[in-house]
Amino acid sequence: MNMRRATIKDVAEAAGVGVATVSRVLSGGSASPETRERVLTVAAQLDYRPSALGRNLRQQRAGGIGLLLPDVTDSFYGRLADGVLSCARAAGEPVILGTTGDDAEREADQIGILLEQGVERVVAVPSGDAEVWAPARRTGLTAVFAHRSAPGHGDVPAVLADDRGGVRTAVDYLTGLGHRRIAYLGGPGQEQRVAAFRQALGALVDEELVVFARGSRDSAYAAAAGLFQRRPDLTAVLAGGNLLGEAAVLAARELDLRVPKDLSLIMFDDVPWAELCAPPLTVVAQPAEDIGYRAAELVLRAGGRRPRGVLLPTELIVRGSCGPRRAS
Amino acid sequence: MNMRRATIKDVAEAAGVGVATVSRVLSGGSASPETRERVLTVAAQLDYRPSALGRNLRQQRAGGIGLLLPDVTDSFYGRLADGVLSCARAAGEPVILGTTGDDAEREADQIGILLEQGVERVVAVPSGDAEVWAPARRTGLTAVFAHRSAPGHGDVPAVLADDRGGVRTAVDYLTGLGHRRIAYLGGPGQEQRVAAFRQALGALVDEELVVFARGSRDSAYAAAAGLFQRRPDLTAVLAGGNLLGEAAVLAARELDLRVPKDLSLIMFDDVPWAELCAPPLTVVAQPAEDIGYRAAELVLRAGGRRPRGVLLPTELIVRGSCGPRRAS
DNA sequence: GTGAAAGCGCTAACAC
DNA sequence: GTGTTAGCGCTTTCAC
Repeated sequence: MNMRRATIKDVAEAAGVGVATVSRVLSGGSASPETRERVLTVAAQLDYRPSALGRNLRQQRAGGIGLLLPDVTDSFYGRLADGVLSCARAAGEPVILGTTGDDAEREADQIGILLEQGVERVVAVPSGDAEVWAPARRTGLTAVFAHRSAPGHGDVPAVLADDRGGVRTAVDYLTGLGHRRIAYLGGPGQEQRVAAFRQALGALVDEELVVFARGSRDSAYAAAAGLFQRRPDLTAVLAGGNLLGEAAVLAARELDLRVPKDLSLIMFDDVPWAELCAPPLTVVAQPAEDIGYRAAELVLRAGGRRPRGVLLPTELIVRGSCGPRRAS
Repeated sequence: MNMRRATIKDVAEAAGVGVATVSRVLSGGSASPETRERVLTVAAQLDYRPSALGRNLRQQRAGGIGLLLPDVTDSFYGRLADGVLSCARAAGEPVILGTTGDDAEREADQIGILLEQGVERVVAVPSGDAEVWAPARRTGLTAVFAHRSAPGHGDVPAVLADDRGGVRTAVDYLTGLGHRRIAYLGGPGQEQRVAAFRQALGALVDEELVVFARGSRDSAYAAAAGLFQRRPDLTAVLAGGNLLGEAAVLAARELDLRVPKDLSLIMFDDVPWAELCAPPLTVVAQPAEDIGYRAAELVLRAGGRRPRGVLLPTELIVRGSCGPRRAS
C-alpha cells in the first residue's frame, strides 16, 4: 500500500492550472468560479490534503498550540486540558502537550521542544520564573498563562480563577463556624492564595500552620500528616488542590481525626469524588475547563488586542466536611 | 526583541564550513575532531537549535507521536497519557494530543489532523473500526493501540490489560461470596470484557443485567440508575471503569441501596478516591501508566520487529465494597 | 573529510 | 485571474 500523498503539484497538473491557483483556491483567495470548481473537484478526487510541513516551513512557524501542564494525572489539569482541546478542535489546530512536574528545568526543556517545533503559541500553567521563559520571549512566542501566573511576567496575559475570593469565602465560612486555628495546605505556585489566606485571616494567622507540599501525592501526604501531628490543636484546614485534599482526608483518617468533628476541611477544586467521600467534601469549585478554554481562545486570537487577563469566579460548595469548632 | 533564530547557514558561516558539515556534526556523522569542536562551539555560542520545520519537510515526515484518547478528564486516560508522555520525553519527542469522545467520526477528524501534520506514529485508544483508520494505514502511519483493540485491525499491535483475567477474578470473587445475579455495567469498546464476563459467569448470565453506557458521566449514571431500578433483585455489580463505578456508587446511594449490604460493587481501575469512598471500593487495578509507556515504546521503535501485542496483568484489590449475598 | 547543490510542499511576490 | 518563480531550513547525494 503505502501510497504517496498527493501534493499541490499533482492537483495543479490534474486540474490544468498552476500551483499558485490551487493554493489560492484552497485558502479562499480569488479565482474564477469555474476554476475554483475544477480545482476543488480534482482536489477531492485525489484526496488531497495540504501538507502542514510545507506550509509551516514556508511561513516560518508551525500552527498548533503548545500546552504545558504540571501533571496530566491531576484531574484539575485534566479538565483544564479538556478546555484547551475543545477550543483547539473548534479551530482545527493540533495541540502539543508537555508536562513539567512543577519543575522549572523540565519546563525549560519542554519550551525548548516547542520552540524547536516552531510552535508559536502556548498555553501554560507556569512553573518557572522569567528566566525560564526568556528564550520563548526572545523568539516571539505568544504565551498565555492559565490557573496561575508567575513572578516577573508582567505582560503575559493570564486566565485565573478568583483565588482571592475563593480563599476569603472559605476562610469566612470557617471563622464563622468558630474556627481560629486554621491551616493552609498548599502546593507549588500558590503564593497568591497564601497571601489571600493571610490577609483573610488577619491577626489569626499562625505561620506554623501554613505548609507547602511539592506536586506529588506522596509529598502532599507527608505535608498533611506532618502538619496534623505537629499541631494537633488546629481545628480546620484549607487544602489548596484536590491532591492536597485527598492527602488531608487520608492523613486525618490515619491519625484518627474525625472529619468534621475533630477537623473541618475545605478543599480547593471540586472533583467528582468529593461527593463520594465520607463525609462529602466542602469545596471551592474552580471552572477548570473554562480556564483552559478561555486561555486557548486568548492565545489563538493573538493578533487582536488582548486583555491583560481574565478572572473567573469560584464557588464555595458546602457539603459535609465542615462543622463548628470542637469543644476541646 | 523578537530576534530571528540562528539557522544552520549562520552556524556554517560563523564556523567557516559548509552547511553539510554542520548538519553532519550535529547528527553525529563523521567529521574531523577539530572541525567538530569548532562547529559545536559556534553552535552553542549562537544558541542554535535545528528547526524541526526544515528537517520535517526534508524528511517528509514530522517526528513526534500522536496520542488519541477518548477523554483526558477520565483519570484512567490521564494516567495512560502520563505513561506515553514520559516515554516520549525520554526520547525527546513531542506529543500531539487529541480526544475522540469515543466517537468514530471525531476520531477520524483527529487522524486527519495528525496526517496533515505529517505525524507518522500514533498511540491510540481506538473508537472507530478499520474504515476510520483506513486513511491512516494508506499513508503508512504506524499505529499502536492501547487499552483496547478494535474490530478489523488484525495487524495493529496492542498493549492491553488482562481484561479477561481481571473479569474472571472479579466474578469468581463475587460468586464465591454467594452472588448469583451479577450485573456488568459497561462502557464503549468493552466487547472483550463482556465476552469474558459471560464466559466467567457461564449459565448464570442474565442478559438483562449486561448494560452499556456511552462515555459520559451522565450516560453512566443513567445506565446505573436504570439498571438498579429495573432489576432490584441483583446483588452485585461489576463496573467497567472508574466513571461507571462512580456512577454506580452515586446511583446506589440515590436509591438507598447500601454498599455492600444490599449491593456488592467491584470497579475496574484503581483510582486514588476508591480508598476515600465510603465504603472503600474493591477494584480491579490496571497498570494505566505502563500501558501508555509500553505503547509509546512500541511505536517509537517502529523499525524493529514488533510483537503483535503486550498483555499486562491486572490485580484484584479487595477493600470494603463487597459482602456476602444478602439474605433477601 | 568536506562543500556545492538539489529538492522536500508550500505560499507570496511579481509579471502578465 | 492566473502562471512562474524564489525560497523557507534542512538532509543527502555526489564530487572532490
